[in-house]
Formats: sequence, structure tokens, C-alpha cells
Amino acid sequence: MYVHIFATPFQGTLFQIMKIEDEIKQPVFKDAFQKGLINLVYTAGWVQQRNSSQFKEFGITLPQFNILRILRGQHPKPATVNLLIERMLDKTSNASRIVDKLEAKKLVTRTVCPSNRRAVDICITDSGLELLQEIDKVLEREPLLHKLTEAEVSQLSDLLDKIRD
Amino acid sequence: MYVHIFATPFQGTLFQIMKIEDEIKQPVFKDAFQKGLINLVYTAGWVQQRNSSQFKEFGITLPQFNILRILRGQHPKPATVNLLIERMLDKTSNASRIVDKLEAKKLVTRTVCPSNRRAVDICITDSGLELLQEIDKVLEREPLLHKLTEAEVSQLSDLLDKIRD
DNA sequence: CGACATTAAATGTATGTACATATATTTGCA
DNA sequence: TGCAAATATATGTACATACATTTAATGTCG
Repeated sequence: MYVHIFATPFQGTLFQIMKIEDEIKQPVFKDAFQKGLINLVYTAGWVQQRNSSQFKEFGITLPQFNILRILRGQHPKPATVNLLIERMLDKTSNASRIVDKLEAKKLVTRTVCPSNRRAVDICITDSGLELLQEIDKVLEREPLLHKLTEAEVSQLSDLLDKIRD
Repeated sequence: MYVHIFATPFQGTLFQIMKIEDEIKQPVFKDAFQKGLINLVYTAGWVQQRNSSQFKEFGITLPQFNILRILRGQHPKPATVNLLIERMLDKTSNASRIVDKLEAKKLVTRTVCPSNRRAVDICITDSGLELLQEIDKVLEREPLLHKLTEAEVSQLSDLLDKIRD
């Protein structure tokens, strides 16, 4: 799990809040913006931890799971490391080493790309596809945002988009 | 930066979205819930990366910054590792080693607690306080959620609370 | 053609997370 | 009193992130 949870220092502290303070030990925030920021980061960590624990029993981590899903999306075409990095959105992350782990578990294959010998063709194996299918069943059993209605989820997405404008 | 960004595999893909697809390379999601989930995690990562880059020039990381803020909140009282862990909300994280780094930079001191020799009293130094003051100036210059109104921030917090209900 | 920049991936290093285990101190209780 | 349980922190290991550097292959342009 790779979400850093914001700390909640006791400083200033003028604004009483209602819900997030039950989760953390700090009942007071400087203002609504600080509360929203902490809540955003904390909740993202919350959903990722839940998600991750759902397939920890299958022996893969969240980043490994995400790489596998990208590869399934490409299947039966191969993906390159570059494509994985683009899809992960995290240009600085190291897809190469995550693929190492998946290769060791025989969930993907890595072969030099014939048309460009600098590149590497990465493919999900049958074993990898089967694993994803099993994990999918578990994930569908308890959808992570099921406490929200479809309208609320859309509202949430709109607010999040606005943050990054 | 320790937020894992959700991958966006090409799978199923029935639901056209509007905004987050500009940031990532995948223009289509399975449904609004998948979009919301990815948006939540992605946006949390976005704000943390911005935050982190704001004080990277000061030679500390986001976890180190958060520990320092907790210590400032306690100042001039000392904090124990236990208190840091509580405030970080991340019971499994390793505050001890983050304090190591801060101690090496002379931003905090670590002394055995006189009344309980198992515990360690951790205090922010004057140098640490000065560093935080400088960083605060930078952070205040560009508040991270400034694109939202106060009403929108509250609405966001309510939706996030509901997710974790 | 050949030097040089560009591209694709891998590797190196420091930091952090997640989780298990170890060490030292204190507490509780037979 | 003495010894096991509980507590506070530190340490070990695997994995991932963040960022710089390296290696190999390809592209470009004189």
C-alpha cells in the first residue's frame, strides 16, 4: 500500500469537523480545505488498502495487479514497458521491476521485440489471465464505492476533476 | 510520493467519460464507479505530488514533513513514536526510521524518556521549526484545493466520508 | 559511412511501506 | 519475589517509489 496518509498536527485548529475525526486521532482542523485535503488522501488510502487486501491472498501486490490488468487489456497483443508506464500514469515508477516480479511468478512473459530490438514485448500468460479472473470475482463481490449512488459517484468525479483544473 | 495510481486497462469499456481521460491515456471506463475510483486515487496522488514537490527543495520528503508537523503541534512537549504512529494514521508504517532521517538532518532530537525508559522522547529542534516556517510560506502561496469553493470542499468531504461508512 | 543524439529498458541508490520478528523495559500477578 | 505478559521501539525483509545513471539499439545528418 503506497498511499501516504497526511498527518494531523495540532496547530491553529479553529474548525470543528464531523466524520473523518473518528478515523484519526485529531478532532480539529484549521479549515474546511485542510479537512478536505486530508480526507481526500486518507480515503484514497482507505480504498486502496481494502482493494489490496482483497487480492493479497492471491500472492500479488496492487502495482502488480494493475500491470496485469493493462496486459489483459492488450491481450493477445504484447505491451512494451513504455506502454505500461503510460497506462500507470506514473511516469517515474519503475514498471521494469514490477514486471520482474510478475515474470518470476510466470504470470507474464518477456521477449525482445523483433521489429525494435531495444523494446521488450510483455505478454500476460494463461496463468495470469486465470488469476485475474479469480480476483475479478472477489472484487465484484464487494465493490469499493458501493456506499455511493451513481449520481453521487458522478458528483465526486466532477469535484475531483475540478481540483486538478 | 507514495500513492499508487490505478492502472486503466482496456477491458469491457462501456462508459465514456469526460475529464480524467485527458490526464490518462485511456478514454473509456467500465462504469461510473470505476471512473470514480480511479479518479479518487489519481487525484489524491496528484495533490500529494504537488505538495511534495513544493518542499522537495528543502531536502525533506512528504512523510518527513508530516512527522515534523506533528512534532511542531506537540512542541515544546516531546512526542513518542507511538504518538507519531497514531497521528499518521498508518499503524503499520515505520515512524522509527523516518525519525532516523530527521535526526540525521538535526531537525529532531531523540532522547530516552526518563519516566519510561522503553519510550523515546522526540522533539523538533529550532532548526526544524525554522524549516517548517519556510515551507509554510510556500504552501500558503498555492493552496492545493483552491479551485474548489468552501461549499464544494465540504461536499467533497461528505462524499468521502460516505464512502468509508 | 560514421559520429552523435535519441529512444527503450535496465540498473543504482535513497526513501518509504507492509508486515514479521527481535530487544529492552515495565507491569501484573501467582 | 520472580516470572510471564504487555508495552515501546528497533530491526529485518520484500516490494514499491522517486530520480539519476547506464547500456544497448536505432535514427539522423554531415
